[in-house]
Amino acid sequence: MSENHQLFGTEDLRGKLSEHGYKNTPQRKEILQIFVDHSDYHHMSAEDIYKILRENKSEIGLATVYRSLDLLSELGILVQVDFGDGCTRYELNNTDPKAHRHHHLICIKCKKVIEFEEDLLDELEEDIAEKSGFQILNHEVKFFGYCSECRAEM
Amino acid sequence: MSENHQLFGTEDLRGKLSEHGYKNTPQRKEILQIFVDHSDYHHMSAEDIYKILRENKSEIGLATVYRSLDLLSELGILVQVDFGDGCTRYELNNTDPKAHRHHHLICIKCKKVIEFEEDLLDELEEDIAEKSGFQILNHEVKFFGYCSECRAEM
DNA sequence: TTTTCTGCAAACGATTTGCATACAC
DNA sequence: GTGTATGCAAATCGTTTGCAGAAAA
Repeated sequence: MSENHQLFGTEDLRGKLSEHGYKNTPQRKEILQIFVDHSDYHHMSAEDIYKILRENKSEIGLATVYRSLDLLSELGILVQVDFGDGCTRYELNNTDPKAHRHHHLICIKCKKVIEFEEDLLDELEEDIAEKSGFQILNHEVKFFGYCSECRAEM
Repeated sequence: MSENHQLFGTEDLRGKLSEHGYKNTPQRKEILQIFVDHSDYHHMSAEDIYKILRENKSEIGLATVYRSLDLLSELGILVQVDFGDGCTRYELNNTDPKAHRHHHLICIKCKKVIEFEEDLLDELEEDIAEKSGFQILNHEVKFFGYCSECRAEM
């Protein structure tokens, strides 16, 4: 349970928040906790989170969900993922360099999204960081094309 | 004018359209032409296109712009780019393997987007195509982090 | 002629915002 | 206490859709 994630804990959150002058509210704690508890789910949308909160009998409003997701992303605790399906999704930013990075093949015909894993970009990241002064926390790679089914129909 | 782009021409468009059972309409031609004429602009949104059409005294409606951009993307003539700023952008899919691929550094604090160029992924693409049966037409790489200015303020 | 396409306006859905209240510090 | 955060509802904005007329094939 504990060896494969240094997932974000309550204390880490408190620290990051106060470090940036934000308040440590129960809503922010609870929303982050959902990502920790559902770390198998990959990329949840604001509505997904809101639905889970409802199931948990939580009173957190949808606007707060949006505001918290924004904030947690800005702090680098979550990362945004976008499949072009019209809603932003979020996932825990696993900062472990050994962690799987999963990326996406997106079919431009049927819009199917296929996940795959790779770890090729670390070297490139270092290079960019050095040249641009950019501190990279995460990367996202998408390949666009036709999936095998759509190719068969062409 | 002609040596550095095998940009899409009227005949190419006609061919791709009829090949897929779509009609060759002046609206589609005109919208594609805007991308050819503004190939320096990189990633234009539906509204950008609509604005240019208006300046050109064209009567094409916004809904048609959206429908055409969708179609041209599905045909692999355009590709979608998404910066997480709430609107989808499009650009010509330069199929020349020697062409610059430009990718993006996105600051999670100030949302600034910085372009950079690289050509590293061709090998990876071949590998994926082989294993998955996916025909890759384009790829998109985004790095998320803090830009040098935001880092300075932290 | 037949089917697809267009333009318009209305509908939609994700996200944001204003504001009064509640809460973290 | 003081300023930030929350919850609600209304507003916003990009995008999609229904439909009747127009135009490709």
